[in-house]
This record gives sequence, structure tokens and C-alpha cells, in this order.
Amino acid sequence: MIIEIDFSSDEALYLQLRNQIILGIATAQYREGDSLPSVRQLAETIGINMHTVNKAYTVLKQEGYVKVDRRKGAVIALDIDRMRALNDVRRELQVLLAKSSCKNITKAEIHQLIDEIYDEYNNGGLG
Amino acid sequence: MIIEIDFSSDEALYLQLRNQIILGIATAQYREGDSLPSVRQLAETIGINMHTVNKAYTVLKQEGYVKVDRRKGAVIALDIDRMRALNDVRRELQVLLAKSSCKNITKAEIHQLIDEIYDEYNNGGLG
DNA sequence: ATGACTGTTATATCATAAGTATAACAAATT
DNA sequence: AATTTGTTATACTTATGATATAACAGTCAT
Repeated sequence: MIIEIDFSSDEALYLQLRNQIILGIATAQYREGDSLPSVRQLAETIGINMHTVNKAYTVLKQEGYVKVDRRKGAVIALDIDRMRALNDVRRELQVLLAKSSCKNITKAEIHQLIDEIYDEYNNGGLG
Repeated sequence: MIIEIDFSSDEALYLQLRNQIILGIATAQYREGDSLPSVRQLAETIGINMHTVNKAYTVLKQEGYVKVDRRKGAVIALDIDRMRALNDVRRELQVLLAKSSCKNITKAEIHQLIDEIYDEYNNGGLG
């Protein structure tokens, strides 16, 4: 999977990494049981420090996207804490919708935007 | 308007403040032309430093939610950069939907969640 | 068993950001 | 004249992000 890091972004490297991997899982570029690259390997590929990758993996583990196997490294393994996830999404959406509303983006446009994003990734994932 | 700060949150104080004010605007608790409390006054009310409030106001100004008037302080004044706003929302939604998908939250449930949030604030704002 | 590979842990260092604390300034209000 | 406004400057502490070496304990192939 191709991971793109924006070094000029204000978003932390390890969070960019985490988000890209979550996106990769959602679009089925990574599937349950797949191994992620080793921390050292991915760090070298991207050109960042090993610990930064390790931090991304640690966060992914804590948030229930991967489990760590001594043999296979970080392995995609989804832990579905549905209530927690729904609460998180709700809180994020609340702020997002407020911002949108202030910028005259309508509810209908949000719905449409969501459908568009789902359509974009439409062979493989996000569903 | 009641502003609630969570001092145990990992989210920066000035960002919590910013989000709450945006929420306040979206729900019409603040309306175009209204003045926000002065930085000193709000800081004292909440029990934080003046500069932290000032930072929140500065960000709100940069993001196009308020303008600053020497006489009236920070005044709600929405600058609609629609293209920019749409891009921002799209990028945020992309990650949010990926997370949701990984947690088995369906597209239909997202749509429903959005309608619920809009309904919650349904006399006064978010529309 | 040796060597190469995993994640993990421990220090250390540097840069930046967050938050606080005083203080002062110019513009406007009363 | 006194007060209040946002703004700016400086200084300090703390936390976080990122890097750099280094070592450790499992795992695996040869």
C-alpha cells in the first residue's frame, strides 16, 4: 500500500500514518489478518524515525485496529467496540456539522458528500 | 452562552473553546453581529489565562468566524469561503467514514446520525 | 546454535506547542 | 481622567513530537 506523508502539514506524522492505515483498512487494501510492514522497514521506506512508526502502531493497537504478534508484527485485527465508536463519531460529527453550517453548507450537501466519498472507494471497501 | 471546558481532556483548551464557540454560532446562540465576551472576562469566568482565550479568538478570526472591533471586541462575522470549507469538510469526513467503516458503522447509520444531530439542535440553529 | 528479524523498552536530545504570568501599548468608551 | 478593549512582547514551565543509539526477548530460517 502506498502511504503518503505530507511533511509540510501541521498534522503530526504519526497521526497521518495512523489515518492512512485506517483508510487502507476501510478500503480493503489491508484485510483482517494482513501484516503491516515492520516498524523499521516502514520507517526506512518513508524516511522517518522508527519510533514515529511505532507510535502510530501503538495508537492503532489501543484504538482497536491491529493486534501485535511477535512473529508477524502488527496484524490487522478489528476490535468492534460499537458503543464507544458511535460516541466518538457522534462527537466528531457534531463539531464538523457546526463548522459546515457556519459556512452555509447544508444538511443535504453533507449527505451528498458522504455518498460521494463512499462511491469513490467503490470497489473494495468502505461498506 | 455556557461554555464547558474539560480540563482532563487531551484536546487543547483553546481548541475546546474554539469548537464550543463554533457550536454556539451554528446553534444560533451567537448571531451575526453579536459580541463575544472580552478575552479577560471570559478567561476569568472559565478560570484560564487571558492568552489562551486570545489564541482561540485569533484562530476563529483566521478561520473566518469572527472579526475584531476595537470598540466591541470579537464580533461574530462569518466569512464564507465555500470552496475551502467544502474541501476541509471532505477531508475530515473521509477519515471519519473510514474509522466508522472499520467499526462496522454503516453508511445508513451515518446518515441517520447526522439527521439526529440536526434534530437535536432544532429550535434555533444548524440549518 | 547462529544470525537475522520481529516488537518493545530505555535514555537522551532537540524543537515546537500549550499554557501561564506580568507588563505595557494604542484605541475607544464612559 | 479612568477604564476597557484587543494586541504585543517577554519569560518561564511543561508537554508533545521527532530523532538518535542502544539494548532486550522472543521468533524464524538456515
